[in-house]
Amino acid sequence: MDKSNGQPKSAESARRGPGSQATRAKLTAAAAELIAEVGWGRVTTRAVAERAGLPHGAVSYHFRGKQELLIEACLAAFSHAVPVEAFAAPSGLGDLIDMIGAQLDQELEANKVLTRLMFEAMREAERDATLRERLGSMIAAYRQAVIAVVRADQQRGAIPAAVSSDGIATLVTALGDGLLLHALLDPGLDVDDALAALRTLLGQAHPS
Amino acid sequence: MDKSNGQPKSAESARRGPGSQATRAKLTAAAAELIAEVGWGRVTTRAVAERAGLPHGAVSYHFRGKQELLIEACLAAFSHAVPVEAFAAPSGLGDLIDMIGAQLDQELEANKVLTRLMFEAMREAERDATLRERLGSMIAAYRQAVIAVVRADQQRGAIPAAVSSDGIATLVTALGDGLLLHALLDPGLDVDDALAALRTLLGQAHPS
Amino acid sequence: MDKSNGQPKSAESARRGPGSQATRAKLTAAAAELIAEVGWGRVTTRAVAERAGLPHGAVSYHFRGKQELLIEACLAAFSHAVPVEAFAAPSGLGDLIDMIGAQLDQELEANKVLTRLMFEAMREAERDATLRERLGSMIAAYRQAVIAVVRADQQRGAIPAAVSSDGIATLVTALGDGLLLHALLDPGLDVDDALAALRTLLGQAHPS
Amino acid sequence: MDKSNGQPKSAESARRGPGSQATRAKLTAAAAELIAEVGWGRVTTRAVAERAGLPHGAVSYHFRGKQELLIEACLAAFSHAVPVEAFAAPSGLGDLIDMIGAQLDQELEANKVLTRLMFEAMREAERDATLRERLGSMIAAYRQAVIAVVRADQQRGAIPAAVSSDGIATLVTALGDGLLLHALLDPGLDVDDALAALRTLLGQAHPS
DNA sequence: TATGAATGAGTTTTCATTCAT
DNA sequence: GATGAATGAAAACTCATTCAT
Repeated sequence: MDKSNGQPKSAESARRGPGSQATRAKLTAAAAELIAEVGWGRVTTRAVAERAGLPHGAVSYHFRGKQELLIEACLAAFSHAVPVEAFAAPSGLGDLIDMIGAQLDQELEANKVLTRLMFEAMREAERDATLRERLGSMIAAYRQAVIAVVRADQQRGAIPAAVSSDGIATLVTALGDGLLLHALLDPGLDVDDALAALRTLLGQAHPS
Repeated sequence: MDKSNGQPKSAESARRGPGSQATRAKLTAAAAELIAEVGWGRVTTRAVAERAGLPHGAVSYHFRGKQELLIEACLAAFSHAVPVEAFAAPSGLGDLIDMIGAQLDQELEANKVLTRLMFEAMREAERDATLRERLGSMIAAYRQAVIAVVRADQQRGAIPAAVSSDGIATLVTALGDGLLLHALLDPGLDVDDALAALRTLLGQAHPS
Repeated sequence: MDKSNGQPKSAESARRGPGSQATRAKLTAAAAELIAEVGWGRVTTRAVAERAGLPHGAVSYHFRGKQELLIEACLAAFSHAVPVEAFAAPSGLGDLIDMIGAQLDQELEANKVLTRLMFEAMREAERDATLRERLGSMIAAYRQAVIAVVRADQQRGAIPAAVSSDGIATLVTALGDGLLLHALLDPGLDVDDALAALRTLLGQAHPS
Repeated sequence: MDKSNGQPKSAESARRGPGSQATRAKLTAAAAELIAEVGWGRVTTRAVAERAGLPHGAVSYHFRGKQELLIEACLAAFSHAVPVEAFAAPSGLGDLIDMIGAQLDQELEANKVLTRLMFEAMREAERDATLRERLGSMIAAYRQAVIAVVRADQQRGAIPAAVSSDGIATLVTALGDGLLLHALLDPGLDVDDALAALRTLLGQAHPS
């Protein structure tokens, strides 16, 4: 119903109070970690409460049910991790590709968690309309930002203007997630090589 | 306690009499459908047996457990759907991209099932070492085939030789799965546009 | 996968609220009865819950699993039935032998239950390390008490001092369980006759 | 019904043929091992067949059911291991006690198996009338033999005549099994010490 | 005669949710 | 407001026995 923004509670499950927000945040943070670790379907409400250091009853008290908790957990994690401003800024597609490369840096534990979380959320979104809608608009916003970047580059002549800007945006966006996926399955995958090839194809290659 | 529950399925899964093979095939086929429909974690052995038109006990009789059944189901489905000859043949990267486009054609129900199945399998492979290994070698074989195609095209001058063939192969492979993913989440996504852009880039790029 | 199934029972079994303790006690009491009646391996969690007048889920909620429930049931039954004071008191080996005789009195239903329970526990202890350890220390404590009694009797001259006190203690302890075993199998066995013979051998015979 | 002797099959389950006896023997031998290893209730027909190197169907083909197989397995094992002649011979109670000591020698794997098997059989006999009867007569025969030995020793003056011969026989028989039991649970138990004490008591006791 | 695939009843375990305190 | 004990539905798994071949 009125699932308007960030961490709102649906009408009935809304529990307001001084520590309420903090408790919810602890629970969603714990839930996000667990989704990444064990997978959506293997998260239990009890494990979430335990990791959050809260009593088990807190879960049902603050959320309508497990599914709501997990969805909120994903969205909260994404909105923390991918501040919209980041998208506004990149000065060119080259920067964006660098960002993708940085995100794929498996050395950073935080990246791995977020990557897995996104993956789980996408999979679940196929079957949960609420999540699909919410996640879909996040992705659409992202692609719009990419399209803008591509067009700016095309006007600057940095990218061949003859290619569809929407096509490139879709390509880059999908490629990012595809590489993410393959890198998770095969940690030895040479992601940088693929990104370098992409830069070259786009005419972004730095003449060495 | 010994995990072998006394049922046949000796060492790993085992080859048994002819009737047995048919029963196993019915079960894996039913399981593959269900994984695609409801998601790995929500498949129940009972539902699989029911769809296969077999008694519930058949599952445990023929497989060591649910996980083995689902893994076998995925791998069997993939090996049926992606006959090795397909990889041997493509006459060029252009053909391969066409194949990806065809695979993503959401109109075909069979494609949708296989696509979702692949997604589920990749997701599960992150947490199941057996599946990861088995799926990993399938993907590696696929990428090797792509690399060969890319090199052939480069020798023919159809693709700029200056770009890393491995990089392009990784890029194309990952892009395929990335588009698959995004197309599942947003059925309205213009996949062809992205593939067209890729073709153009591959044909246009001028190594400086 | 983690064996802790998300239910309370933190570390080993845990102390919980007052209501919880009462529920656990009902379950262990019911389980002890059933072990004695049908044998360790034929006790089902469902039957335990039913006899305790509790829902089936209560078992898994309060115990990590069936084995833990049965072990706790045995140990609880023994510690109720064999209050430590009893060991502290016997004024001589004669008293102890009388106690064994009383314990073997098959007329008393309570004795029969406890006797069978002990038998089942010993049998299971051979294969369950946890139970073996716990039961082992109970038995060891018992034998220590018997040794003390034997030594006191030897100092009083009631028992020949030339015989190893440890040997007599082992003999008496083992004999108790051996008679128990044989009496269960053959209710007509003349246990008192054997105990009388033992008393005579020990020089404890009451001049009739 | 007509369970007359050694390895007979009950009327219906009797399967006669050249290799039939050999097959039955393989199955009972395998079953006896497994009972000793995992306990009566945890033996599965399939495990028995596997260990015997026979097809699973052989079990139901040669025996009326699992229970019959296990009972036959016990009785066959005992009659092989405890040839009646052994009882006929001992020249005195001292010899018998030596035999008990030898049986308790945990170093011998065969002893351990037989000991555990006897223990399991006794436990099961409490609840299975057929086994109780068959095992009971074996034990009774054993005690009769012991009584004879005791009386002979008493006539020779080797044992005080004032003590009930039946009592001593019961005592020695039960003690043997009790020590067996305790030794299984606590392999460090000094059995010889106890047997030495018994010997001393039997030689020392002064009938008043 | 012998086999092993098939069956299905029965068991343990998991866990989200409810609700009394 | 908070808590955590309680519940029961649902799931996976076990395995003796049956029976077609």
